[in-house]
Amino acid sequence: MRIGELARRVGVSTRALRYYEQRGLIRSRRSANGYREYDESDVRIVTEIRELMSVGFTLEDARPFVDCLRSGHPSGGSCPESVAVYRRKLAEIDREIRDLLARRSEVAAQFADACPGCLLRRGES
Amino acid sequence: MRIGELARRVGVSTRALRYYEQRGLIRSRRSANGYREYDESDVRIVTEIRELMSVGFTLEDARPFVDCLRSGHPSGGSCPESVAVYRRKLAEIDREIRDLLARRSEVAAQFADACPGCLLRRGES
DNA sequence: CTTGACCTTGTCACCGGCGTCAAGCTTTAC
DNA sequence: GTAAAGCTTGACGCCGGTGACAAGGTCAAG
Repeated sequence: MRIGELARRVGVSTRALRYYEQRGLIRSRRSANGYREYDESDVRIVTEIRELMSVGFTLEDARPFVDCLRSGHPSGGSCPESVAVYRRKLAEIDREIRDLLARRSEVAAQFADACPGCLLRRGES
Repeated sequence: MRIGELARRVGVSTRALRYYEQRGLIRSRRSANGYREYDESDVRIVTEIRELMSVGFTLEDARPFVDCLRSGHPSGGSCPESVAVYRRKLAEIDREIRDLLARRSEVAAQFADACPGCLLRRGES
């Protein structure tokens, strides 16, 4: 299939697909006229990329998953490199949550300091 | 005082101060040679900006606080506009925390799905 | 007079993931 | 035959908050 069909099937722009190719995440054969040609395995790969991105992974994060799929694994997340990324992302998210909680209380403290009573009226902690 | 001294006193780069001026957050008189001139009130304003930024406010978020200080209030956070920003930021942070928690469980679920047993060994929830 | 510290404006670069246009080719449908 | 749709590469723009550099003007000390 050509780029437009792949884009439609996965629900992504052709621009994004060309970008993924430029970053080396997907590949394409070229037909005689220069058009990119894809097959079913590319649908799988791009779907995996989008799933990962939908939960906050970057394209680089997705790379090991793509490699894992290409090497024949039925799941992109079962290779050691992918597992390492999973663990790293979980740790990252945990850190971000901790940072946000800390920031929240700092903001609430500044708020309470600058405007005593403002928070209480809303029942904030 | 000139820009270098203000920068040193608040602990911010001169580049940042010029940027704040360009964005209309601080102002400066110019001495005969074209140098920017500041006074104590500017120290207060820039300090307020940095405090807000340190807890994740953008420059635009800081604008009402600066206006509040300029209008003579002893605290930048006591004006209605500032209070609105505080509330908005708290709501924003709360939303981000919720999103992160949701993402965390999605990642954990994908992980568990792709690599059964990987998470359990770490005692993750 | 010169050095060096300080000031000026202006510009490019960064990071991620594209959107969007430009200018031109191919293919398909009528 | 032609218009529309689809494809190609290339390049700029965005967002925020600077860092870093260029190419100069200014001022005090030696």
